[in-house]
Amino acid sequence: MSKRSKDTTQNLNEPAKKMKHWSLGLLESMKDPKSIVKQTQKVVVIRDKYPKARIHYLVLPVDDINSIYKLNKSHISLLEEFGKLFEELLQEENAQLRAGFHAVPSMQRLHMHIISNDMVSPSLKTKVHWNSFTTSFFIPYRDILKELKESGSIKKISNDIHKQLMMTPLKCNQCEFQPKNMPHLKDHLLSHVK
DNA sequence: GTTCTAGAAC
DNA sequence: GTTCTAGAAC
Repeated sequence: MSKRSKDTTQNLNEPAKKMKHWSLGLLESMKDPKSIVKQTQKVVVIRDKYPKARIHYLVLPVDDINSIYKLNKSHISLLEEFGKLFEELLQEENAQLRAGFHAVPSMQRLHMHIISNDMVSPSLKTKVHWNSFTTSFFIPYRDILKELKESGSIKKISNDIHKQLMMTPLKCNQCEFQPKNMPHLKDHLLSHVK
């Protein structure tokens, strides 16, 4: 077997698991009762399958809206419902939570992250994970709502800016500490936990 | 988005 | 020698 090829020979007894493309995974999670936290006529709240903090939810529309870049003024009330669900969770959870969107999402279906500030989680592994939530790559809910109301659409960031944000040196989100690498950052984050 | 792992960094 | 990161995945 060559070094990078995974052995794909499986139990031939089992039916072949036809993997849908990974970017469609949220559509599956939205339908999975085990992952659903809240549900209204237009919105579903699920637990992130790979949480990057102790609390990490996703808020998604039932309607087929791919991303923030498909939003227009007709979606303002939908987004305001996102905000209502955020406020509900703020009251329910004993933690500081932020709500926002990634500037360049990887997964299909519009999704708003609701995530706690601790950033303590086994699924937080890479610099890209970190910078996706702690740089301006993470666009706060309020900013998206404001831009939608003022411009009627959301402007994309350039590939250069995207690249630069991902290359941002590691820095703690709760103090000025600049860790050498991810393991050091993760150790440090534990020191902020009550 | 995750997993895996070669090769860089230490 | 071990830890850590970064790029391929058909």
